[in-house]
Amino acid sequence: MDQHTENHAADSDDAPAAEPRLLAEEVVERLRDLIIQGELAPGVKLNERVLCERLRTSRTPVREAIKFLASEGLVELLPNRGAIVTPITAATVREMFVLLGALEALAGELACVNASDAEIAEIRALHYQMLAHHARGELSPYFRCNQQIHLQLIECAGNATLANTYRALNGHVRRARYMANLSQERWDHAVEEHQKILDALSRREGAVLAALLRSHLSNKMQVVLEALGEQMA
Amino acid sequence: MDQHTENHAADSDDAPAAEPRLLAEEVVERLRDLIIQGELAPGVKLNERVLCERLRTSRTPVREAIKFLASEGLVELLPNRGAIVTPITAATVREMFVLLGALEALAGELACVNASDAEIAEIRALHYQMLAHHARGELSPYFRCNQQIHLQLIECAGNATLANTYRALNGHVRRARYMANLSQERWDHAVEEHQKILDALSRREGAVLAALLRSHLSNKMQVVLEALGEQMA
DNA sequence: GGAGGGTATTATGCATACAAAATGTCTTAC
DNA sequence: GTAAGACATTTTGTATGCATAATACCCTCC
Repeated sequence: MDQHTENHAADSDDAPAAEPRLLAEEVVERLRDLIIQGELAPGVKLNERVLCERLRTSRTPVREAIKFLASEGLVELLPNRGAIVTPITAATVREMFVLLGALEALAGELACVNASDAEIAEIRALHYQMLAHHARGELSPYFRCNQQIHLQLIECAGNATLANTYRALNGHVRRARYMANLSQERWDHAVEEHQKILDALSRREGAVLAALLRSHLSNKMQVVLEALGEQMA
Repeated sequence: MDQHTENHAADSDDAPAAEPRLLAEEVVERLRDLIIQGELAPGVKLNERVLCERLRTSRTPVREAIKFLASEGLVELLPNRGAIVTPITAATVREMFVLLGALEALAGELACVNASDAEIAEIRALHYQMLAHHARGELSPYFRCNQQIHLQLIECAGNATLANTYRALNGHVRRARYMANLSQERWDHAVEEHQKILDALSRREGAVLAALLRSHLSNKMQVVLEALGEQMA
């Protein structure tokens, strides 16, 4: 309610009808963040009463949010026993990265056709920003930049359905990535890959870009799986 | 409540711990079917009171189901104005088929590696069943068989995450396909494509199968788009 | 006669109350 | 001492109530 005023200030920009925020939606986003950032760890039970107190709301929005996130796959419903944060297994991580690889490859191909020069320039800018973080050894900002690059790439594929699907899946694996501790060697290698990716995109070589992205994702998968305590080919 | 007894009868089959059906889940499935089969047409408003009467329940499960389906993308939430069945546009149909193409291509590649001979045999059986329906001009059973083949193919890729993603997207496009009226020529062509698909799968030629599936999906898209009253390349 | 505004009605959003299932605890019997 | 059962507590699932936003309707004014 207190934030209402500032919202209005932002609304008067150019949006004709300001969207009224739904409490359930806020709870969805807050819960999602808690889950993705691992504050609600995989496997933990979601106690409605506790969440209500934490989020300062009643059970109805919380329950609706849980149903929403269940559809998204971030939580699992146990009939008459509530819900838990979806556990992370090596198997599901592998599945997701395979899928993400295919999605990014598709996005890459589409981006080579549909991206505007301005969009590619934006990715290049993010890339150099990322290089800076890499040079300074700033891991967390590096990850943020990295994420933004991938999201921007998806975005400029010009396929909103693809983007939505990607985002949902990406949220899942980001949970796992919070555990991953990158070695310097792997980190350097990832940056090299990103350089090649940027080059292929700049030249709009769709097939090459697709292959690079698939391989890049595969390497990311290795890192995450090793962090999960299990490695395989 | 009256249905409770019959449910129990079914439970005693062989399942060790019969899962207690949740009312909200039943509503999800019932609503989803109504939407996919077009009984709740794209764009129509979901009136909670009406749905409650129709599904013989209170607003709570209905609202939770709507949130669930919103996450799935089948309904759109309009804050303070309820929800509508997500409208179908040529643009989103195109997006979804492009994505489905990539997913099926991936599934095809994986299936060529992971599918058991028994699974492929099952697909072959479904294929011949489909040929029979085609020969008799039975459109609706043909579609069912066709769906089963594609689902089975996805299934034997051995990637549950991929399967889930596919199912959700497939539900969306099936809404549109209910409008599509297949010409005999296109129908014949689709059957030919399926023959090639089966052959490639039998020979476990992943790359070939992937390409075939992509092209098959692209053709399906044409049919649906034309039925939507708009054609484009 | 049409447009604008104000009121009445309806529908949604959130909170809460009630019922049933699950869980935990304590007692008792062996 | 342990296991089984009954009871108490907690938690979930569903229904309902209340407040507010949106809609529809009607009346007035131009």
